Amino acid sequence: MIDLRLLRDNPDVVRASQVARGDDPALVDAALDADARRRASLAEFESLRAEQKAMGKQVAQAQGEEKQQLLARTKQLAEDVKARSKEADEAAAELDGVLYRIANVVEGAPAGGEDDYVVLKHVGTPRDFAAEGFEARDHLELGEGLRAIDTARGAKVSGARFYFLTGIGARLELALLNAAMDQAVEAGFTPVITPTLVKPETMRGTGFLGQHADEVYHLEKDDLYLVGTSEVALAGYHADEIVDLSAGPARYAGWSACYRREAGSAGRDTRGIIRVHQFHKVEMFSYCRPEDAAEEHQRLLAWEEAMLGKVELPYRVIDTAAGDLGSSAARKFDCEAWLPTQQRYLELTSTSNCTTFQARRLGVRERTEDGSTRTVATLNGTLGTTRWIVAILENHQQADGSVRVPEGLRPYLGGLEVLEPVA
RNA sequence: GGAGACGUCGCAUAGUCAGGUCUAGUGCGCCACCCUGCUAAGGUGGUAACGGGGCAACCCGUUCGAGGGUUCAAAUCCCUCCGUCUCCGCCA
Repeated sequence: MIDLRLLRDNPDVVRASQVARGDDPALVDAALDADARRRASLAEFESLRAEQKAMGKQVAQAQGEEKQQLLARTKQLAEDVKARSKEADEAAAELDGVLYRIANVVEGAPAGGEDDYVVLKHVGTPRDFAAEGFEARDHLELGEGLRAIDTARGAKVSGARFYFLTGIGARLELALLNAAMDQAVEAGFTPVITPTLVKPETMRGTGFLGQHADEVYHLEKDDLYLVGTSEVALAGYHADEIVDLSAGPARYAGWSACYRREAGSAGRDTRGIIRVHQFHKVEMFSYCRPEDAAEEHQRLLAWEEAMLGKVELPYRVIDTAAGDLGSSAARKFDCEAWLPTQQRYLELTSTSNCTTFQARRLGVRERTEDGSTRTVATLNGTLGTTRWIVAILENHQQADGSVRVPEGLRPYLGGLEVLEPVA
């Protein structure tokens, strides 16, 4: 949720942000209007309520005839209070409804849509398989040869976009995620294994029930949502709390299964495990002071790049355009690894600066020096996912279908240097 | 799954049976000041969040797990839900 005060004081900033995202700037005026009406009805309710409370005391002290007269008057007053209260509640609900539809204010992201990202840099060089004298196999072919990935049985058991990781495939995922977890712990993150089912208010607070609501699995019987990332649980972790950030940002590394319906992506990335309904992820999550958020964002990006360095992948970093940001994000950097068989870049990490947007909805605050409270900023970033296996297999494959293990992962695979195809 | 107890302003607790004097008492902790040549002890005052109004001091409202209801009036009575604990059952 955006800051209501910002909306009142600088509506143009919010309008401009809406335009940059390709969202409706008129929502700003709808919110301002609803806010004005809410405040008016609230003031009426409050003065009536104050009167009612004052008369309540008189009633308590009065006797006999006088009491009867007072009761007659307070009855009418009670009705009025009830009516005004309802009005004020409705106005507040209306304001809330509009506010929830306004996305976070963009900060520094390029204007435009999905294709208007800015490439910040390239790291590493894609291999030239033609020069090496063989044609690159795609990750599924490699994975099947290694007996590491089994999508046929995934489909048999659970349907399309499900898979089994078997043998070295299972070990490779564990190695990758353990390496990510270890790096996070070394950097001072608190490792956390999170719930993957969350309550509606938690899911709503993180902003995933906006335009991406279709992406989220919902268990109707229990009214619980399956998370698409541990970011959801980690954002909710300190909900309605006053956190102490005096010693610096509070950093958590979440490990969880992630569930995504992939609604609307029918036909895209249908082969292999690029786009699946369930995967695992290690996610960095940081609570920090609003003025430190941009700097923290750069740190998260640097940690992502450090991890990509450990698995020795060529990648580029992009600054996502405003129209392609999630509703909670003010800015987002993605790291995309080169995918040889598709001659394109594939998103492996994504780090978002949500400024105070998530924390405001979730009620995460800090104590300031003057004793008051204020909303903190939240940020998140990927440190490893199942999808990384795709890029690792393709980029480190050898002519015979074996795959070289990047040095950063060897300690997690008992020193294994090469993954060999199973005859 | 069954039975019971409980959920109060950082922590602990009073208040709930008999609705109004609760603008929620007390202890601990914390903060400021006083006293004390240091420390300990003592004294005084202050110690929630959110929202509305005001330049401000301040005033008003909301919140006693959450949401409904009864009533002129709810921490207190009724209903629903959530959570914690104890016992029983069942199952890893």
